Amino acid sequence: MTTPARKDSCLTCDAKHSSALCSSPDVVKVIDSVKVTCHYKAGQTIFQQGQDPLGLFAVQSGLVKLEVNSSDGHAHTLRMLGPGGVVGYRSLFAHEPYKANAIAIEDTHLCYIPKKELFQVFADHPEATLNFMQSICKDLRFAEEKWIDQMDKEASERIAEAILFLQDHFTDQKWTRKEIAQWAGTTPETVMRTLAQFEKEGLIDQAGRKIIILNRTAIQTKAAHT
Amino acid sequence: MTTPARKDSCLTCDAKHSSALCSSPDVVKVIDSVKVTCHYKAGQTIFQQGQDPLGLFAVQSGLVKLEVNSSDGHAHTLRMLGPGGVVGYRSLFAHEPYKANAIAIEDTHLCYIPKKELFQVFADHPEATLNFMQSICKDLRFAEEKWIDQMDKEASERIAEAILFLQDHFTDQKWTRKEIAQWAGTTPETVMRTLAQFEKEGLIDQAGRKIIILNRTAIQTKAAHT
DNA sequence: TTCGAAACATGATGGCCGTCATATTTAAAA
DNA sequence: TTTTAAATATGACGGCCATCATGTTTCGAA
Repeated sequence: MTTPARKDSCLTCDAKHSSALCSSPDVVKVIDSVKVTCHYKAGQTIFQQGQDPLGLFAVQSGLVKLEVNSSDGHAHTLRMLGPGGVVGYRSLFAHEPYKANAIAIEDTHLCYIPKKELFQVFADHPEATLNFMQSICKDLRFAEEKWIDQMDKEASERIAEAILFLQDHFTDQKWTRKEIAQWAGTTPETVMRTLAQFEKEGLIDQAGRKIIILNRTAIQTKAAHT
Repeated sequence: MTTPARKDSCLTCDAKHSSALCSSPDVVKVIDSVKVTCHYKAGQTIFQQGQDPLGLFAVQSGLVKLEVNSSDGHAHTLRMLGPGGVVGYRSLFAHEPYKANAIAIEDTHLCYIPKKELFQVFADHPEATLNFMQSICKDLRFAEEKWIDQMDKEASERIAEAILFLQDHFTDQKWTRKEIAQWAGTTPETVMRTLAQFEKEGLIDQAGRKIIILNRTAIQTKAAHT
């Protein structure tokens, strides 16, 4: 934690409505009393692979990227989390050191819930545990689906899919070619060429670093693999 | 279920010691009373994508493959489960239809626990829920790691990794080139050529369909990417 | 035991796309 | 404002490996 902890109230937090953690008013009340809020500037690291998880992070506002660095130096984005997203739960529950790096993409406010207090919440609220488990299962689905997609689809299809996903989930966010590449499992050069091609076909418009989708249906068709 | 349900006792079941489901003697006792055992012959389908999960399967003996068919007709093996493994939990907990097919690779005995009874177990035994959650998190790790591996590594490296993994986890099991290919994310032809190459280098020996690893260290080096 | 499908085996071909190189533009920091 | 690193942009090259084709062998089922 790089900035002094602050105290915001869960009661006025919008993100709770979409968070797997804040499943009921009762749970929110408890979490409100045990959480610590903290702030990260764009680019700052929240945790790194190898460290031991001591608690769990919930995104209040901002954007967090979970990425791994593979042996050959390439970085891959595993998950991208906006308000309501939970970060660092996998390693915590698996009782392992972190296997990925969590990085704030933009200025981000997080809630930190210490391990001990979190497990107490689960012990007192079994339904919260099941609710969280459902969320984990969806993440597992997401991972397995993206895995298969990236194996089977061509780069242009993955890039089409990427800009659709990023657009839908993080409206108005600007992405570098590198970030899109790490999300789509390819290189910045290939993203470049593909986006240029999409633009030539009249499917998108590139206003600086912002991508405007002109023909959503066509992009979806491209993303769907033939 | 294709064969009449049988009743085996959990008390004499060896698989329980390695199962995420059977976390304590108390839980085992309850599961023993609510489970139904059933048998699948090699090649038989346990469930298919699109169906609604009504319960959960635990492998008592045998081998089960979880695979998805991607849009272009290719099949990918997501997970492989021996005794103690749990199948069908992801869709069940996510409240979704199955996204993958579960197939018995060899003659397999399964325990089936109906949805309602399973959730009752979790309600009565919070610690069993957390234990199961840990197992799911490990599966998530496995999926994300394999995903990155398959993106970054060359076919020969993935094949080296595959034969090590399959050998270590399912000793004495024989694998077809196709099964190895679907596990490693490549084609039977590439598996062929690569195994022939490994054999020429004296790293393995192919006695019919059984692969004998002669130089484990060398294979591990190959699997590790450069 | 016979038969047919599936698995094994190997060669030839071609295209996708990662890599490297280089120039320009943007944006952030000093 | 100046400076400098990062991002954008484009071209050339080449290798990995999927695909197709064809023949042989194995193995399970009738």
